[in-house]
Amino acid sequence: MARYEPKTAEPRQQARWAQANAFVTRDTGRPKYYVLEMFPYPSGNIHMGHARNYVMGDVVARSKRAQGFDVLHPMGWDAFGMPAENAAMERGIHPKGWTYSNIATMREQLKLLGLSLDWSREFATCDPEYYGKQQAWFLELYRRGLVYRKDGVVNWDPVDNTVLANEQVIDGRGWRSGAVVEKRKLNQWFLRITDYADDLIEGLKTLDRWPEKVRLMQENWIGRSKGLQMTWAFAGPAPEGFDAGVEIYTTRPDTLFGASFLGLAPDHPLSKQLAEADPRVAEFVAKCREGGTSQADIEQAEKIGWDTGLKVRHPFTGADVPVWIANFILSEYGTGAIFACPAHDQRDLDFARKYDLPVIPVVRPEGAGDDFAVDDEAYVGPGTIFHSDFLDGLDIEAAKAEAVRRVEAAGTGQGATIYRLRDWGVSRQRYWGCPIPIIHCPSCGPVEVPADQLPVELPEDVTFDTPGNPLDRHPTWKHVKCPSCGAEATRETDTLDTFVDSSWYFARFTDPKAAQPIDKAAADRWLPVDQYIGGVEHAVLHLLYARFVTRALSDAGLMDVKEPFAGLFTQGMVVHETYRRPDGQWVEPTDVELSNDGGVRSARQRSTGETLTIGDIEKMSKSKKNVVAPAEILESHGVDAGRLFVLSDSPPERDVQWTPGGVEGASRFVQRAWSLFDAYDPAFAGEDKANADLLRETHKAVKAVSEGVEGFRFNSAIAKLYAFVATIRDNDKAGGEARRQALSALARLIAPFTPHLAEECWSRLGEDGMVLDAPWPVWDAALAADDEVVLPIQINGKRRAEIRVARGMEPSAVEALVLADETVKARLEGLSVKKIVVVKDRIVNLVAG
RNA sequence: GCGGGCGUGGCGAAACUGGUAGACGCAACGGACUUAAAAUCCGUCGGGCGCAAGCCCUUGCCGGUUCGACCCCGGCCGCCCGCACCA
Repeated sequence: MARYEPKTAEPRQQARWAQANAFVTRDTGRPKYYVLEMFPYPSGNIHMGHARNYVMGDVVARSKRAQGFDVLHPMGWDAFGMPAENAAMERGIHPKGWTYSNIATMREQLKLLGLSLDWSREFATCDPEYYGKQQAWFLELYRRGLVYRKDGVVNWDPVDNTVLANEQVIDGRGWRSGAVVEKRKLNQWFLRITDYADDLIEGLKTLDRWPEKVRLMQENWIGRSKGLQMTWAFAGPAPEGFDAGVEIYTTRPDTLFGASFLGLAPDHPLSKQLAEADPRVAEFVAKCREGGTSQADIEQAEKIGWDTGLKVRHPFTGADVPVWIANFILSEYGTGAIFACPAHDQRDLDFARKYDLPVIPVVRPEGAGDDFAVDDEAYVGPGTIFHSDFLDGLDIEAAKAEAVRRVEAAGTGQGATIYRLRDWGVSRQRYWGCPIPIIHCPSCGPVEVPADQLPVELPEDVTFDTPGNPLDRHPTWKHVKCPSCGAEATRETDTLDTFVDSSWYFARFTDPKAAQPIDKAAADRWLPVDQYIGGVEHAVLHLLYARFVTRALSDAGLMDVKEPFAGLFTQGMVVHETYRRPDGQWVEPTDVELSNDGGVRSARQRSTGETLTIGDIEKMSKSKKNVVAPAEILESHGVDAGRLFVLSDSPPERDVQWTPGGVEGASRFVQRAWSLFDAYDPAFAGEDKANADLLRETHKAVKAVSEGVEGFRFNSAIAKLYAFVATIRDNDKAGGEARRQALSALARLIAPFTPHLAEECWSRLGEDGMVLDAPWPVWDAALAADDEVVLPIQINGKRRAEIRVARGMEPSAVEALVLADETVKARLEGLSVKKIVVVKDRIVNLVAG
């Protein structure tokens, strides 16, 4: 009996696949299936989280291929971004060289995993060929009015004189300089994603193969709310420029009669104007800007306000209402001004109590009388409107409608829908990104780079020894003639947010060499992606941007699909125990061994007798040193065991804990499975009964594994495979056709998980081609069912006996048998049966008393 | 605060639509093989009582619906994730 040797078998099969060009996409007119895993950032190494992600995709790709689909399963690189610039700054390496060298390393690492990827379609987003096409469609959207310029706020590091990304701001300070970061306004490019806000919400309803959680997160992120936008006129002279009054937004027009004050955000234009005129107001507004922006700070921040002394007139009662500036009002949401109804809004109530402003209840809960009052807790529940003139007696929804109707009739406002979602600021003051293909001309303004001059390529002779954008200080790159008038002009030196790069790559994969950004025929053939797989951390930004860009490009005629990803699966992480020395230093798993007292110790520090503390189980990370590299596993147990383990121990959406024992278990399975094939003797005919049993077990296994794979329950599917292997092994009286069928099915069922092993097994069976191209086994429901079933017999809900009957036996017949059963009779001694429940082929329950 | 998810052996977990709770794996323990170890194979493995047949308890807690509840409903407790002064 020969041991299975992954070290020789795996390279052998990979060479075979390579030789046959086995993974080049077939387009033969059969139904298509597009499987895509979120492409990686080329950080330098493939880690276990990548591996799990791609193995899941590979299981889908291989099983769909076996089921007869034309499968598209490409891979590429999300290659622009800051780490490359950081490497340039820290180590003097050019971002381009660093990135492409990482890609080369990671490509080789990925290839070792035996993934069925079509490498002929590979590209990196930093290839000029790719980003040039991106520039082309960017200009198309520009012409369509979906791209525009306005002032946007950036994080500015005053010491390094540079713009910082949000992740470079730590506790309000620049990560490199440590200087307190300022907010600065810069003229920047935006994509009009808000044009699609409604459509992006509506589209979520069609995504029935997305996790509910992700759909909710997107819906909340877009944050649509319906309400009333209206203007409150000043009582008395209006401040200059505010003759019409102050415009507010509310979702609670039903509570207008409970208005107690009008609130302005500190950044509201009127607040600013007042601050310019009065230093005390300026001081107050400045005070509002103080304090951290962390969650804890916001939670604890006390509400503070400033009475402007101004009064506005209540739209219904005509009463004077004071205008306050308040720190809890957001300038970016709605109109930056509100009317406050303290009785029915907790924030307003806190504020009103502090500044002794009126609290007027106008919604009465059921059962409460006209004396209903609130103390320190605002009433936000359902009820009936009171103290509200013409709204009295209405419920909340009716009152909202009526209030809006009245305001609209008076001409001072209208019903309005607003969104939390802002337009997408895509300008980055960085080098390593896609250049924005615009030329600024002093007389013509922003001018498109003509199509024949695309791509606008990044210059390579740049330096990173000073902070700021190298494109901006490059001696020649930005100086060009205006394409429109020929005058001296300058290029835009901002580059695009890398989320733009990843918002359409799935479409480019359908024909990565196309002259157009997207080949319409190819996109029509392959899109949408049938199964997209990646981390939940992209639930909002990447997935929302991709949905938006897909709509925009489809509206521009580049393709014809609304939703890019028909199915989405968000997989869990690979986690590992952490280990620390007494001095707090982290210790790598490879350096950890069991000590004599049952604890763990560092192998390298064995002599000191020092014990390690086992810490939390956390995501594998360099900082905690709890990393196991995929390469280590290939070396020790082989790819297949590793592939099997990352899917076997937990449901795919949940985190899986990497343990050495777990991989060994997977490795043992590989050996056990192989030994069945290795010992296969076609000449052994077997015994009839055993053959029939094995045949039935085969159909059962095919059914269970197929359903597990289809339903993304890979852990359950693998458990069934383990059980099936045990069944075949234990059933040593079975041979002949039954055994051949069992092994044939087994080889095909394990193929998506352990493809190298499966090929070896397939060959051992004497099959000619590759298991890769063998059809997925089918099961026969009749053959998969047992002839006899064991029915548990419950008496008063407790299991007391069991009975073996023919499958499908009618309840009346079962009933007779049960009542005749000796055990049951003994049990029923002295009791009378009141009711008998028989569920066919399932269970019997006797109710007796 | 709002929204979502989860709670099952020593551990990771399974249980299709309400029908034998704990499949499969890990760890542990016992045994076989071996001079020995590793590897492999066989067996035990939720808790309690019992010589045994068997009985009782057990899916975070309390209650409900049902012939029957890990599953459905109500209420609590705990953990995780997302958003968050969004009017």
